[in-house]
Amino acid sequence: MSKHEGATPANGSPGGEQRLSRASVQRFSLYLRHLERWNDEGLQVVSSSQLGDALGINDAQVRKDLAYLGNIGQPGIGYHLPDLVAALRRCLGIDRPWPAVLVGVGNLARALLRYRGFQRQGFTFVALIDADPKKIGQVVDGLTVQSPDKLPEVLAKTKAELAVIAVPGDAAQGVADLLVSAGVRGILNFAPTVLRVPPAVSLVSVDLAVQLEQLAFLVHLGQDEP
Amino acid sequence: MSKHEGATPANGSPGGEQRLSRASVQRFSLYLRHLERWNDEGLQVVSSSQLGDALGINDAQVRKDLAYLGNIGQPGIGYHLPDLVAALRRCLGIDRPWPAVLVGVGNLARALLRYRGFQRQGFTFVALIDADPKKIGQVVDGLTVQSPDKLPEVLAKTKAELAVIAVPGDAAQGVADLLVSAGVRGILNFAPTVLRVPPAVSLVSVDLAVQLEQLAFLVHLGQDEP
DNA sequence: GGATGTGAACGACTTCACAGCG
DNA sequence: CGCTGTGAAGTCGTTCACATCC
Repeated sequence: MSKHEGATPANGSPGGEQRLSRASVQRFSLYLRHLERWNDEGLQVVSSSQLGDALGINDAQVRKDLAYLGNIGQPGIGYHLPDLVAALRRCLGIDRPWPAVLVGVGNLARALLRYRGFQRQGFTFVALIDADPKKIGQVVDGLTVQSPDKLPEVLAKTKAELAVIAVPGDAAQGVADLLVSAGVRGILNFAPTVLRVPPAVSLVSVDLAVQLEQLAFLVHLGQDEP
Repeated sequence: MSKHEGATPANGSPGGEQRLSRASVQRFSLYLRHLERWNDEGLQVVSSSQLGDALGINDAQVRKDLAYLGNIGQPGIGYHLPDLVAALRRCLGIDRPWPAVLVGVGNLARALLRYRGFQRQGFTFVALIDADPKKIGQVVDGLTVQSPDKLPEVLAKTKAELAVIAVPGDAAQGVADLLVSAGVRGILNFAPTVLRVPPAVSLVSVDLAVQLEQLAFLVHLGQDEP
């Protein structure tokens, strides 16, 4: 998968000085989504084992993760759901809006634009960029596609700190370089390429081909097994 | 997440009997993609450090990974590219075709259907499934959308062992159950839900919301740091 | 010299097990 | 009693360092 880390791991909470691993952060997202649903359903309290069972995660792991948020759980009772949700959102940094630009207006981009899960967590696409002259000027989901030249001014104007790259593999590094020099802070890359960005810029990659091959490998392995 | 283990490492060499970790398999895919490009460009030999540098991976790691393929490298020289590519494909199980069905015909599905990287590695979508009556009967990329009821016969007829789930979160577990009872062997899940499948079925999940939140977290962290 | 393969050290993540509190 | 928080143990994965071979 992708690596990359720029900044120093800061820490918010009082008392315990632990490290948030990448894996914990991913679990935080899973916790949050599930908890928000339970919260909407009116549930007030939840225990580490309930949450763990629902997600297929060991309960001690859940407690270790949540302990990072401060002493938020009550022994003998569990965790107060609304507090927990709020603490998770704050910790993940999604207690505020995250405007983002989307580079590469193909089918994947359309899928992302219409994916409700993003808006719900505060992510909004505020600009569309594509190098194809035939696409520039088109309006998709209320946004006008603009040329990559415009990136610096678009980022300045919209205050977007995040970008999503959804272009073909051979164009991706060029786009990334452009984004970096325009001052982007984080990139979510869907192109099938290993990107190089300076350490101050965060990078998360989702490589579809890799995931599908991983699956093929697992099935391939299990082939002759009882 | 899903597990799976079982088959013995088909390995002729005496001595070293290692296990292929999930992480190694993912790197295998990255290696393969890069090596195929170099191979097409006519390169004959490659070293672990060249490959590692290109991908941002430690060279010892590369050697450890490749050692799993048998004693394929030549000390003082490097790895013979065509052999290496062939060995990787065989090991990953993509030295043969992988027909797959795609459930949920939205924008994401269209993006996947048109993604060239899949075909190149032997993955082909042989059927489209969607529960929406308005979509059933439509033809997308040469395939007619069919009802989920048809899954058992579709899997039987097409010999597809893999399925891709690209439906909304609340429908995903139902689809997975259907696929499992229709005899699927592996599922690639894009729905924002933690799926439960029996251990004989392999599962790989790509959770877009989680990845974007991971990115937000990294940027959020780095915010006030030099 | 240059590059592989690999034990051993290291580090990261997960699970266990239990003290302590409501 | 049930449930949290956490040291300790265990497991897994990565990096180092070096013997070995071309």
